[in-house]
Amino acid sequence: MPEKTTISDMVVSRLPYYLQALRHMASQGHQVILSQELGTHLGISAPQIRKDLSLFGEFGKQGTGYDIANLIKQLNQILNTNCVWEMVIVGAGNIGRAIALYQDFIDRGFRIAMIYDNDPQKIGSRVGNYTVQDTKGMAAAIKAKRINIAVLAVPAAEAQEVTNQLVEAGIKAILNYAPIAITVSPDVHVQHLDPVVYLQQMTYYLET
Amino acid sequence: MPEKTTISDMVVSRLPYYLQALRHMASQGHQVILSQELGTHLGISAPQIRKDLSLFGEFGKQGTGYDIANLIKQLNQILNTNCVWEMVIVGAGNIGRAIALYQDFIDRGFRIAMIYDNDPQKIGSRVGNYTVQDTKGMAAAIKAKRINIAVLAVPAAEAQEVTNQLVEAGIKAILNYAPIAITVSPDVHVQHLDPVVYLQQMTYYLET
DNA sequence: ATATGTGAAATCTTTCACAGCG
DNA sequence: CGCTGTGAAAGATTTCACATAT
Repeated sequence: MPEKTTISDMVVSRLPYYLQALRHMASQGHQVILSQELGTHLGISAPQIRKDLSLFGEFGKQGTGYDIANLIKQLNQILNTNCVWEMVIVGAGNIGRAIALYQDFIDRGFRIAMIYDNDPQKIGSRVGNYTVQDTKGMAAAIKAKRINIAVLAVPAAEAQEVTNQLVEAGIKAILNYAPIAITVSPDVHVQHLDPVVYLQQMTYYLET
Repeated sequence: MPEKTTISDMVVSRLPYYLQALRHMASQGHQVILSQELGTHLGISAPQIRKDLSLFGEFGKQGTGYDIANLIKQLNQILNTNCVWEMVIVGAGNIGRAIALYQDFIDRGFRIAMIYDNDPQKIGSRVGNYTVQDTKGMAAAIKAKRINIAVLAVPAAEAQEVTNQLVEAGIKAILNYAPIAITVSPDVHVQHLDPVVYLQQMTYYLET
């Protein structure tokens, strides 16, 4: 019996990994999984996984394990990914285009609605099925379509300025590929995915 | 006076962000920064930053703050990024190519040495200044050049198999863009950068 | 006067161990 | 019997408050 208690970020950050692993297991034809197996696969302890899941409900069968299909359904509900979220990409450079062409969004609850750039050379060019739009019309389109999520793939120098426009237009979540911190109001969520940051986290541990 | 104590992952994971912010400040012409300012810029508390830095030495001047140029030097030394790390990219699809063309590596201590794929259609094609190489020769080249870092940008189905080859060839750090968990020996570091995982961490908090 | 460096306290997170259930 | 669900204990991280240095 879960209480409507507040869930920590630490727990929330693990749930997408559980979902990813479960989808993988399901695609391999498995029906049931133990917290132990899931933990080994993800490098997370079994009690940790049981505790995380138990915060949201009793999804397992004692003596048996977890039904994979059911757990996937539950996790999608918890993470609000049992719908399709529309996203805009800002920046049609290498990273923006690569993300626009990424095939793995739609199965997992996300869809690119539009891609924007402010470079006249790029505006009007095709990226897969999309035509790059002028940033000028971006705020209006985001408001009209009530889009909540943006992928920021612009140069560092423009990142804050574009972020301000996005937030003003009603964006509530930003996946930030620009190599710079951006400042937003407290009700907007940001995930910073600068590859160099993650490389540097690893080089600390490497022998020179 | 710092002791040669063991530093937690949590601390290490913040250092690259400090470095990024400091480089930004430096590029704006600032000479000195306070823990308070740095914290506000990054969304981290000032005592947290002071404590993190003090684990490695006394880099600040009391009453004054931190000399930015010196702190950048110190952090590069701590993170082992005062040299240039060579990397290989595996997978010349959209993501692999975007990373190969990413301009922000070299200034921050990283360089793409080679890019590989196993698709005969892609092998030999050009990506910026690089020619896509056949994966067959990959292990030998990594060993010969003593490369430590790999960027994994292959489909999920091939990720583990390629990872095994990389680890066998001596790779010690992997930036994993494949949407699947990979298993490695304990002396190999992995950072998983599946965009959907980070999107799902945010949708949890969004109103449907 | 002002901002760092740092033990001690508070908070948060994970692990443990076993009760409880299929 | 085996594995989940979960309070209690252990461990880790962050915050606080102030001594300390310039």
